Amino acid sequence: MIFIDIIEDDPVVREALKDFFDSREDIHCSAAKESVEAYLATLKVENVPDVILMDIGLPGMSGISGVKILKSRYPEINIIMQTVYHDSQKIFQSLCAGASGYLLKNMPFKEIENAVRTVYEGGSFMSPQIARKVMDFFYKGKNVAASKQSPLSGKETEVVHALVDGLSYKDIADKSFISVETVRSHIKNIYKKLHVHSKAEVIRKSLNGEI
Amino acid sequence: MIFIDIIEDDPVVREALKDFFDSREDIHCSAAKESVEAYLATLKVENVPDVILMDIGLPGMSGISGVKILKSRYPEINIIMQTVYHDSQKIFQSLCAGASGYLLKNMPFKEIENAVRTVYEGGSFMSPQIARKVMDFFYKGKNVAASKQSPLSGKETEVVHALVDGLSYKDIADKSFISVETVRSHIKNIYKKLHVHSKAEVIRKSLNGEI
DNA sequence: CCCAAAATCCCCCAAATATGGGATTTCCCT
DNA sequence: AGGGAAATCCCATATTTGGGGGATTTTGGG
Repeated sequence: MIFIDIIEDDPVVREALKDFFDSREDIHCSAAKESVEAYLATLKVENVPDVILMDIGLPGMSGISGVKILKSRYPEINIIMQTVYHDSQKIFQSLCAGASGYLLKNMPFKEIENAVRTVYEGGSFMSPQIARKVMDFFYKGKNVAASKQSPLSGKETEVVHALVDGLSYKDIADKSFISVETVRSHIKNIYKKLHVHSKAEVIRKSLNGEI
Repeated sequence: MIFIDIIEDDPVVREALKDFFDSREDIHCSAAKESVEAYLATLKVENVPDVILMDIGLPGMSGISGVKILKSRYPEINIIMQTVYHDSQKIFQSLCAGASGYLLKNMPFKEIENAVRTVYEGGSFMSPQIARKVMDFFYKGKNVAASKQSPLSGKETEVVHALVDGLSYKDIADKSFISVETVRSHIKNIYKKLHVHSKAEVIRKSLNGEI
């Protein structure tokens, strides 16, 4: 018997899912709540499920924060995200939080069931588009320099790396044997090319592999 | 029509796969070779397939090396690894090389077909055990950082995220409905706790998962 | 109840940064 | 040979940041 709980704020979707799971002979849905808070208020050690189907956009705490809390309290629990979000930030935040599955909404119930069984059996399931983003993460992370041409010149790139290292303009000047005014000019050009207005933005783009 | 090629050293498996794909009305297998070298010798721009099903353990060049060569020459090509290997190194080497799918051997042909269609349509497919390893990579990678407990309080963490987003002290104050002086105090505390002296260092620590 | 941490805010000064303008020289490609 | 980009440097002003000091109130755990 697979025990599954649901955290989904849309009541129509929530009830439909619960009815579907309860119609399976070997799956039982014990709880279906509209928020992480409401769910946590009812959850006890003796009723921890095998799998949780979790939305991300919820009233109050987000599903991702919910994953963190639930995984910290019950590390063996399997949580499947079910959401409309395609954006990489949500995907990777979910994975980093400990999600074992990531489904995009509008999947047929049969496939959701398949994902639940897969996760219950120790595997993971990602919707194909999600899987593609995850795989691209590995590939593009490896080939950022080759794939996406940086608009910065060699000296500008050098200055960016120095900024990332936390060096001040004066430090960069000393290190590169150029004047502080030259560093300032390079930084002006960098900001212009990247369409940013602060070194924080430059550092983030660099560390995220965007330049 | 989906064009697929096969690189598999076991002749029995290779022929069986080719026969299966050719039995599909809308899939055509143009080439089935026993090694990357043999395959590359016949491959021309005009017969580049949509998808390649690639073993990893091959005579001569490994499938992973083959992925690198093929992706560098034909970046849009989709390559699905099909192998017995469960070990993480092979998995991540394949992903970093640019594979779009990773199947474990002994999958039913029907599911292999499903994976081929998924990849052809722009998604990715991983066998559930592989997907689990990939997701664990993200979670456990995060846990290395999480095991090193962040010394920052909730508000301090909020300020760090705002810094990473490129916000100025004034912006942070406005967004959090606190005064600029409060933001300054938080930042002083953050620098003290993290033993740094610039926001650049804070941002780098944050993006590298060190806090 | 007490204590420590968190959260809040204030003041001051020096240094750094952001942004605006300008300039010359060198290098490389057409 | 010419043009454009890169690399170099200068000046000015306004704003932000870093670091020093201080303070009070709230919160939560022992």
